[in-house]
Amino acid sequence: MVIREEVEVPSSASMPNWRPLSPGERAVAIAILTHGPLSRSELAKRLDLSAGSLTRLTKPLTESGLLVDAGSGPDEPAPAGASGGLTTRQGRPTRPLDIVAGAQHFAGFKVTAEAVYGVVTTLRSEIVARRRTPLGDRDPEAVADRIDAMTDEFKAEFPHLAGIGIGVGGRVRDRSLVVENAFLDWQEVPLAAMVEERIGLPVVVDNDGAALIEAEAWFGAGRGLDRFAVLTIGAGFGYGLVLDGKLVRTRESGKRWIIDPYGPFDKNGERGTAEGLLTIPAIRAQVQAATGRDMTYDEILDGAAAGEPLTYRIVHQSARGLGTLVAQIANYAIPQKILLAGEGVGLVDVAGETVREAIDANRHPSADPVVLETKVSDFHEWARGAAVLAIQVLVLGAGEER
Amino acid sequence: MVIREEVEVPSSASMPNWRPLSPGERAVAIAILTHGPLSRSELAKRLDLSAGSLTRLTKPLTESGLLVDAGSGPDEPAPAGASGGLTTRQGRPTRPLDIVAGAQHFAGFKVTAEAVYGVVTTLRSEIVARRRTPLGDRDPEAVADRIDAMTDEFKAEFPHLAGIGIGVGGRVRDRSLVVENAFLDWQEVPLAAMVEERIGLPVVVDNDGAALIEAEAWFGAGRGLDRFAVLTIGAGFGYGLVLDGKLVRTRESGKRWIIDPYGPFDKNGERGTAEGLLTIPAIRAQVQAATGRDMTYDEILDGAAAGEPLTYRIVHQSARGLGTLVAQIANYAIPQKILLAGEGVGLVDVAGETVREAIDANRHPSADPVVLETKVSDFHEWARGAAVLAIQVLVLGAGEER
DNA sequence: CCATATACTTTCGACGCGGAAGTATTGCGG
DNA sequence: CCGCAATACTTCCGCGTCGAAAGTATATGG
Repeated sequence: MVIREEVEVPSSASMPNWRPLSPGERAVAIAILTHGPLSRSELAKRLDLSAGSLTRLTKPLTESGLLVDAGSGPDEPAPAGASGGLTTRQGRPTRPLDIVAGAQHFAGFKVTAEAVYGVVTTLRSEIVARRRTPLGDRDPEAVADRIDAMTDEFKAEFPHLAGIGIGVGGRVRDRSLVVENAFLDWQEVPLAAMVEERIGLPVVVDNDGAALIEAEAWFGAGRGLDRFAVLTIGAGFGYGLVLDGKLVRTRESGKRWIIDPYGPFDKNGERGTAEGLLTIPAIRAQVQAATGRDMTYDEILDGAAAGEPLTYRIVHQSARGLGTLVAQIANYAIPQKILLAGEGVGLVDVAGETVREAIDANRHPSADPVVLETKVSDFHEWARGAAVLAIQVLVLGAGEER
Repeated sequence: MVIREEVEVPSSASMPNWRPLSPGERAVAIAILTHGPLSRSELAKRLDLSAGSLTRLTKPLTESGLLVDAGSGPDEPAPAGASGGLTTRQGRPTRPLDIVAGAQHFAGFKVTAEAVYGVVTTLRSEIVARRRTPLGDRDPEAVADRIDAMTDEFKAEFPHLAGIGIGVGGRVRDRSLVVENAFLDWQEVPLAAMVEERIGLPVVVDNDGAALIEAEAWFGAGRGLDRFAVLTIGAGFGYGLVLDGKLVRTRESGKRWIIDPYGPFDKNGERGTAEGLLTIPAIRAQVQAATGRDMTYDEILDGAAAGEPLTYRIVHQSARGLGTLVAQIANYAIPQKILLAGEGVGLVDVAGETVREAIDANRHPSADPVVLETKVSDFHEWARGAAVLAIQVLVLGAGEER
């Protein structure tokens, strides 16, 4: 077995030929990619296909090196060990198929006004390297150069880079053109082409929030769900709705939603918007306005947790707003799960009870309970989201949109 | 036309063999059913199939009598007349296919605490007869008897009844079992089986609001849309979300949603709920509480339109609440269209401007405009919705749910 | 060692589809 | 009036995918 693998496809293991997959093959690849190793019989159940079809579909995938038969491992008698646990059912044991996650790597970048964050991930979207480069010049050419340089560094360590994803704020068209970005002061920047030219690898560009949401929908909290909503709370505020695995595209992402008509004013002079209630800068600004002190977000949360009156009130007002918002999303969009992501979700740890109360107050008592998940995401998580775009588009050819 | 129908397909018109349609045939049938007569080439474009496939799919449908070739009419040269308008393009003219809408009829019933409303519709869901029978006894057996009697009357006029749909309030399981209905004081009533036993025709039972929404999704405002939301306002309040033509099932339909935390109290003691702000009884109760007079809904709207201060304030408060709700649905569920239906949408005629203002106040300025449609529905419209259930389930076999 | 159970493979026939070629029916330009 | 182009539709054929059935592989349990 070992011999066969090493002798038969030495070059194809280092660079599997990603010839376009048929729809059936793609479904198999996505199922294994997002749901870990699966046996053929389990795949048959999930994809609603016959056993025979699965043999047909998986054979070319294993032959091309994209999948490996985990049961045929050279050393460990893995199946015996796995089934020895308590699944000691009768009959021939399953032979799980797995994706060769490490055979290909992908780079993902998140561009902010201050720095470029980069990661390298496997096919499974696990981060295997990360880097941060401060951004002096915000000029598009300078940013493209930075990404080029970081990619070169990554390439030294991971020669099998197969594609690159880039997430930026603002509006992006055709997964390639940055229409406008206020933070960087960009307009109509063909970033994908610029970077592609430098690096010679396929490049996908999209809105950073959209990238994070896609990543969660594919590999994270939204795996396999029909309806999935994501709120991102951090320096800004974002919302995304994923239906049948596809992000619903809109022209705005919720900054000006009014949650509490009598809430605090935001920087645009609106009252009780999601931005004014929930974002980190808004919460810090409220504390500073009341006390004159400039406290960090974590200091404010600590104060609230310790029962310090002012921060407590502000944090819990924010938590009530968040709960109201979550309940309304649950009521109107009816997702199976709602994910809170971003840097500003520490709120839930401190005031989770208040969030729950606000949710319950805005839900019908007999309605299904809201499934809420929280995940703190730093900037490298956002970069990982961008890498997922590259995985989607380049490997599986599933990046069609609009 | 009349002659052809009577002479050409006497037996097959009286009972076309509804043998189960293949998925492809079903797609064709649904497209023609919901989008009127379509030529084969137009169908090919819509369904993304080749011209050859369309010949294959349509042939058995025309042969079985479900579809007719509108171009092959003996008398009128319909195609010439149709293309004579301004579409005088070169080439062989199209020959539109149409469904024989009148060959089959369907009965639909809406059961309220006071009466049973019944309609007969064509395959296209056009109402061709309507009836109302007061309900003395609310006992399930009595209701089933009433429906049986009304169906007999319908049958006398329309012998080709193919199926029956019934809409009731409350929760319904498996399109047959009424789990509970507060107005009728029913619990676990197997209504479908009871009526089926009496009449001998297939019977489908579902929640009345769900039926109305399905009807609008198939034949009304939601035709062909991916994401479609419906609000029903009348004696009660309802909400439904239709994704990819399928209604998202939930256990509640929004009665307790809080729109304005400082709004009026509803009958459950909650403040500013959709029910307390928008329903007809709630608006009438507010007027009566303030004036002591019991005014009808229309009188209140007239008063508001004439500028009478009290009714104006109440109606416009309601309109603001409606606008806020619509905006939030647009923000969170991102439908392509929102339909306002029911008996209580006269509000929009009187205070449409206020509704619009409230929508704009809760939308991002650069967001896509909200597509809003209003449709007054009386109880016979609700019965028509129930008939659509029968059309869906019985003719096209597309009623799978859960 | 054999029965049973489960996993997977092989083989074969059915079916749906697209593409190419052929037919039908119009308008248009000589 | 006669091609000629254009469009609509039909017929035919080959391909690819699928499921069913039969066959093979590998475990457990008596």
